Amino acid sequence: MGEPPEVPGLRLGLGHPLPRAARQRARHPVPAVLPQGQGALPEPGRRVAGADPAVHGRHDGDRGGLRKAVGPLGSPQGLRHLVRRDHGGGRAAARRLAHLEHRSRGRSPARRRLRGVPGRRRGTDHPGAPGGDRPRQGPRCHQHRQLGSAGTRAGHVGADRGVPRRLPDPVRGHRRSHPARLRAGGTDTLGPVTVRVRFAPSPTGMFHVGGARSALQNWIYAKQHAGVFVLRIEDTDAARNRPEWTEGILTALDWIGIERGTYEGPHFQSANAGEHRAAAMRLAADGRAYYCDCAREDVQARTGSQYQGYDGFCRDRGLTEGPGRALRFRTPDAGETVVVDLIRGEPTFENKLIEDFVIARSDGSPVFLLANVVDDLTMGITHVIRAEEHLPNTPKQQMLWAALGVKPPVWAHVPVVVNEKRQKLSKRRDKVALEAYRDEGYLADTMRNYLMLLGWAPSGDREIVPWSVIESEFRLEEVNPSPAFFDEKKLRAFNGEYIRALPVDDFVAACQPWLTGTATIPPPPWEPAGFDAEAFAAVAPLAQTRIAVLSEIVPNVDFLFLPAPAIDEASWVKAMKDGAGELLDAAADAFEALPSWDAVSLKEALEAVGLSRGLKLGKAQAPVRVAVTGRSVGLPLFESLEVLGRDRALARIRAARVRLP
RNA sequence: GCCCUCAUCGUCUAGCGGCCCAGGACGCCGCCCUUUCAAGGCGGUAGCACGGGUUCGAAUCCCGUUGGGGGCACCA
Repeated sequence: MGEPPEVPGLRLGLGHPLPRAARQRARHPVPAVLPQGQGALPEPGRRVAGADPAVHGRHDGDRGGLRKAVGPLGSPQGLRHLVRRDHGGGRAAARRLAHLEHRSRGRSPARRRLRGVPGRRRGTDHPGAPGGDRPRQGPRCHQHRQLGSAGTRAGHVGADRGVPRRLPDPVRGHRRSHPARLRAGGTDTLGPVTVRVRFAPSPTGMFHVGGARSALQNWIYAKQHAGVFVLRIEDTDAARNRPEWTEGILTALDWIGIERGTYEGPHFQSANAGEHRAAAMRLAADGRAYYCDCAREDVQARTGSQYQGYDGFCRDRGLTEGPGRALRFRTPDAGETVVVDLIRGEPTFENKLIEDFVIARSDGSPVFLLANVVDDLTMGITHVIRAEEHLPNTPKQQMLWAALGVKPPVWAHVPVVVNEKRQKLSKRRDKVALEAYRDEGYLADTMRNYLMLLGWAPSGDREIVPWSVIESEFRLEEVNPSPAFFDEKKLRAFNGEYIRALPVDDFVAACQPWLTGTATIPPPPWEPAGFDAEAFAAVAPLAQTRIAVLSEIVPNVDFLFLPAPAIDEASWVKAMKDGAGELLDAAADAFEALPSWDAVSLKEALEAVGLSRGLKLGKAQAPVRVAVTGRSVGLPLFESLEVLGRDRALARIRAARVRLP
C-alpha cells in the first residue's frame, strides 16, 4: 500500500501534519517512489515503483487476487482499475512544491505533512498492481466489497476520480490553525468517499481504559471527517467470551459519550464466520495459502528455536485440506512491506522475515489475523486506528488485504498506555477497568478529557477543556508516538476540578449513586431511612471542594445520617487529650444556652469557650469535631453542627464526654 | 535471539533551526488565607539520555550509542 492520498482524509490534505516520527523520514531520501505517469517532480534518487525489482518479488499471486476481485464485474471496471493506478504522485509533488514555496515564506509545518502522504517506496503489498496502486475506493462501497464481489468497487472509481482534487493548502497544515482545518475537514470530504473507522474490542474482560482511549480517538476521527464509527465485537474466542462483557463494552462506551444508536453496530464477528471461511478457501484456491501439517515441535526441531518462525516446510508439498492441517499464508520471499501509518510514518518490514503464518487452524477456523482483515474489508473500513501492539501484525494483515484484492486501509498505531513501571497496562496487574474508575466516582467528562490528554494536548497551555474543544482540536497525527503513563494522581486532580466546576444541583445529583448504592457501588453505612436529602443539599456545597472522587462524599456526610458518629480511633486519640472532657462540658453548656442555633453563633460560643482556657479556635474545635462527626477532618464544624441540629449535636457531645475521664 | 518502535522536568505535555540559560499541568516543598481538611492565591523544585555530525546558530535536522516499549502462537 502506500497511497494514503487516496483516502479521503489524507488525500485532501486536511491539514494532517506529518506525524512527528515520520517527519524525519519524509525529509530524507527514503527514496520515495513516485508513482509513475505522474509528471511528478523528477527528483533525483527517486525510484519508480514499477522499476523497483523488489516489488516484483513474488507477485504473480497478486494478479490473481485482483482478477478475482474484479472478475465478477467484468473487465471494464477492472481495466479502469489498472489504468488508474498510479497517481497521487502528482499530488505529492505539488504538495512538495507548495511546501517549498510556503517554506520560503516562513515557518512551515508542511514538512510534517510531507511524510506519510505521498508515495510509498515499494512494497509487495499491492494487490494486482506491482508498484501500482489502485485508487482507494470509497468506503461507501463497502456493501459491494464483499469478498468475491469486490469488483464492484470499481464501479466507484469513476466517481472517485471525478472528485476535484484539491491541493493541500500549506497554511492549513499548521497545527494551531485548526478552525480552518476542521471546517475544511467537514466539507472537503466529498464525493462517495466516507471515512469509516472501527473499534473492535473482544469481550474478554472488563472494559479497559486503553480501549476507551482508542474508541474515543476513533470516534473523534470519524466525527472530524464526517465519517462513520463502527463497533464490532470480536467474539470469536468463545472460550473467553462472556455476554456480560459485551454488555459491559456497550455500557462503558455509553458512559464516555459513545452512545448506542449513534454509531454503526454492534456487529458481531462471529456472525461473519462464513466470510472468514470463504476468504481462507479463496486464498487456498488462489495458491496464496497452502496446507501444512507441521506440529509446533516439528518446526522447532528443524529450526532449533521457538523464535525462528515457520520454515516453509510444507510450502511445496501440495497438501490438500484435511484433518490436522492448518492453512498458511504464503508470504513473499523478497521485497518489503511498507505500512503507512498516520502516527508512525512508514514502518517497513522485510518480507523475507515474515513467516508463512497460519490463517486457518486445522479445524478450519480462521484466526484473528484473517478474520480481522476480512471484517474490516467487508465493512469498508478505511482507517484502522488501534493500539501499537498491533503494529507487528500489520504487514501480515496488509498482505492479506492485498491477496484478497483490496487496497489496505490507512493505519494509525497509537502508542500503548503504560503503568508506573512503563509496561503496557494489563488487566491482571493494573487497575484498568473503566468501570472501576466510574464506580469510584470519576466523572465521565474527566475520564475522556484525561484519556485524550495521554499523548496529546490542546492548544494554548490548556489541559482541562470542554469536550467540544477536544473534538475540534484533536489531531490523530499529532499523537505523541511514545507510550504514556496512566497517572491516577493527575486523573484525581482533574476530577477534583471537574467536580468543583459542577453547579451544586448537578453535584448533588452526581452524588446519588454513592448515597444509595447501586448494583456495582456499595451502599452507604447508614440506613436509607436515615438519609435526609435536605440536610445533604445544605452541606453539599461544602463537600464539593473537598472531594476528588465522588465516592469520598460518603465519609464526609455520614455523620448526618448515622444514628451515632462512626468514631475513628486515631482521630479520637489525637483530639481527646487532657482537658478535652472539660472543654466538651463547657462547649455543650455554651451551645445549649444559645438562643439561635446557627453557625455564626456556634462559632462565637466555642471561640469564647476556647478563649477562656487559652485555646485558639483551631484547637478548641477538635474535640467537638470528633465527638460530633467521629473524625478530626471534615466539613466545616459549625455549619455541620447547624445542619445536624441542636438535639443530636448536644447529645453527641455529651455522649463523648461520658467516655472521657 | 529476531523484527518493529520510542526518547523534553518524577509524570502528561508545549516546542517544528534563532522568540528557549526550554513554557504549562499533575506531584512534591514553602508561604498566605483559614474553624479541621480542602479549595483558592503566591513562590519554589525538577528536564532537552549520551556521543558525533550539519549549520553563523540545534531541544529542534542527520548518524551512532545507550536505554525503554511492543511483538515474535493452529490467542485476540
